[in-house]
Amino acid sequence: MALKIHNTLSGLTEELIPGGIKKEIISDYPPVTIYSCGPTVYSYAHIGNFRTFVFNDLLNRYLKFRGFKVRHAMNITDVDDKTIAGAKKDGITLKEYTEKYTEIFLEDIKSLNIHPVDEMPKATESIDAMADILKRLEEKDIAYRKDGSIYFSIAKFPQYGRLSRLDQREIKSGLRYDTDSYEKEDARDFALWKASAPGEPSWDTPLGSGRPGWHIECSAMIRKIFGGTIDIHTGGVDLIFPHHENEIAQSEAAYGERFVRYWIHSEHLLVDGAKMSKSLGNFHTLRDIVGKGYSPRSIRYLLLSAHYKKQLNFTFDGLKQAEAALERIDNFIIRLNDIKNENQSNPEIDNIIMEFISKLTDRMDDDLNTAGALGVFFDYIHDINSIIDSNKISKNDAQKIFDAINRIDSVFGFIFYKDKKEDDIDPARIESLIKERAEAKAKKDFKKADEIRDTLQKEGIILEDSKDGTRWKKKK
RNA sequence: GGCGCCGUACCCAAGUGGCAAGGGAGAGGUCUGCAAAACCUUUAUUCAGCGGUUCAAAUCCGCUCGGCGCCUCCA
Repeated sequence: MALKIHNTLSGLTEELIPGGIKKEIISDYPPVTIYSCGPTVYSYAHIGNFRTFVFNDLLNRYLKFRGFKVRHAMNITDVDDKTIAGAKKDGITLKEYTEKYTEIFLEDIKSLNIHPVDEMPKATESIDAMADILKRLEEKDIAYRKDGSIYFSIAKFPQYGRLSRLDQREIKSGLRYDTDSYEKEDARDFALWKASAPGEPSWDTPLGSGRPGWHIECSAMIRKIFGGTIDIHTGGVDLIFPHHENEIAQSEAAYGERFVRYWIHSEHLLVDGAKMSKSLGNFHTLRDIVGKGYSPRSIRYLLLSAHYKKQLNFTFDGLKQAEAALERIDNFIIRLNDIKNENQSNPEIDNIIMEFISKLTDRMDDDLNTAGALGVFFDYIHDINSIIDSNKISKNDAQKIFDAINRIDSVFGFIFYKDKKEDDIDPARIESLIKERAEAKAKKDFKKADEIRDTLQKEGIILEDSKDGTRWKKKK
């Protein structure tokens, strides 16, 4: 079975063919080139933003799991109206301002166990590549100047609207144009390059001084990093129009070749049934939620527990359910680690593992169905737990099971990932108390035994008795 | 108004033509001094509603009701 992903451009779920030429063996493909729209670093990102970034990470990790080579870039937008306004308000330079929020963003994605991408270009460091696009569009008479700004003439790009399925007439009837629309030849045209304004940062290019329009940086970076057509471009659904539509227009008009093969868009995170957004004020930042005692790990789980193409309504109840699900996984890992039996290897284990990996791959191959894949994983946990209960399992078997889970965690990234601080736990003291309690139990002094257990529980340590003795774990 | 998505148990959520995965919560049981964990059993004759196509539909078609997104900065 081949990996299939839903392509917004065609509206179909298509087999992923990197480079556009079908090969028999995945390792024969050239690296999958991916560009993801990154953050504008003007404040803290909210968990709706992170849904998209966690999805990008999932895509990256799953492609590698399937044997693809990957080249993944994500931009940092470090100049726009909001960053300029923010820097002004704080009385610092644009660079100081955006570096601060870039740092915060990097810390946040790290705490969500998002793997670093290969390239993280900044808009302000890609000006020359933007200038190249501007030059080409001017030469082809597709861009025009008005009061020092440069605009893209949509009338000269007939395919405009294909991605978003909005035909030109409908866009025009939208009636709400930019405030500066009177400067444009056509209200639908968009700014490629904005004239420098007093008190605002600007960059000198052969085409004059100014600053980038919103859309041009992505086109420029993709050209600069990847050269030509890329395989995958990702982003949230709200970027389909106008951002991605405009990227296609300017790139394809400038270079005369296909811009992107597969457009992948992830759905919104909702709060109380409405899109989580800064402007509505109904957002939670990662730090707000962590401050309430929830772990980034459970947020990662929650964000991956629904299919990326479906809206996901965020609630704290949902987050608690995610924590409970993770606890089930953690208990399973603890039981697995506890197996000491050296012999009596179970001949069924290899088959169970193979079937597990194969089923999970099938689900993920079908447009990254993480919810379905989780179902497969929990079935697996259930099956293995039953075998552990019947005691038909050896330490060697446990190791094989462990290895398989390790493989799939290279995709999920929430099974072994621990993000809680190791607080002042003294294992030696706990072990000695467990020993003391065992002696009390042997003398049937259950009062004392329970006291020891209660004391530790108050410290956040849970004791569990089994046939092979007592084990302990931290309370979640 | 145009375009698109969605409506599955108490909550979350897969399944898109062959007769309802999984997680959470709840109930009963096994094990245990008790507890915890785990295991077993259990909770949708039914998939928003109404029609239609079919041997067969949650899955396809039509209509109705309800929710969301995009068309404007936005992940």
